Amino acid sequence: MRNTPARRKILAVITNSDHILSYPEIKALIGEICSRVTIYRVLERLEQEGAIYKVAGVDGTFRFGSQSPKDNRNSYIHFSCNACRSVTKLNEDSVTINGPLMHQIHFSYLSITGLCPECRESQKI
Amino acid sequence: MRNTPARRKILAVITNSDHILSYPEIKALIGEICSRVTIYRVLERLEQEGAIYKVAGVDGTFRFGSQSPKDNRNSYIHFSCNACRSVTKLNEDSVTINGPLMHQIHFSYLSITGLCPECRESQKI
DNA sequence: TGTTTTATTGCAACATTATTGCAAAACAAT
DNA sequence: ATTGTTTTGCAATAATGTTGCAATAAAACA
Repeated sequence: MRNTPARRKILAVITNSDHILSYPEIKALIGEICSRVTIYRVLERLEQEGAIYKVAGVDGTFRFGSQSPKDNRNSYIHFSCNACRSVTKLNEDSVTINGPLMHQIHFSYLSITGLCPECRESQKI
Repeated sequence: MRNTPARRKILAVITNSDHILSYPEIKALIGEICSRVTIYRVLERLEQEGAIYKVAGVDGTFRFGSQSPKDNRNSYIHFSCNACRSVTKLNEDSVTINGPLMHQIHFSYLSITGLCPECRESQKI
């Protein structure tokens, strides 16, 4: 595990962002310091280390957010804007379905991933 | 809006499924009745009609589920299995975070889409 | 029922996002 | 400095989804 310039820069922009970043956003933020492929590979390594997490946005492309490797959080709340496509992190307190909302909700999607009863039974993973 | 064989069959398999379907699943279920492109185009039309809805799964590929065009539901609960990749529809009662779960939760992701305050203000959509 | 109109389909090509093989380069340790 | 290993870049490939255009088929109507 080497602390290369690409790794440092990519982790920095993800850590310092207030929202989870898409590949194009990361590329724009780090500048021309490495190739396209390297970005993807660094992201893959950072995810395996547990330094970042990866989720699919509403448009089907992946977003990357920072997390502490020690922090085994397994739940995240994000707001995706249908207009500007930004994805913002929210804390639990900011979600009040029936309260007065600053956000206008078009669609909400709660995706819980893990093992379904059958797969849990057969311990495939 | 024409009721073609492809449209009938595709809508039927989505309507009769207990989980939201990926493109490969739809293709397998309808058989060799039409081309790859037609499936995508029928899905696009059905979504515009409001007969089905489309969401990105955890792997970034889209899933399609049936809904009534009159039914303006804006919230869905799905369970994605990390092992078999199936996505199952859940009703509200089946989600009890701290209760005894049949499902083993690895990761949950609540994505709320719509308009963020800035975009709502400028009425971009 | 035959004709017309228009939506739909198929083909081929293209677009986007992401991944892989492999040799070269960079890093870390001795 | 030399060695061993990780990381990078290039080029190619994969997977998923989209588009242009001519041919076809559904619906409407005479």
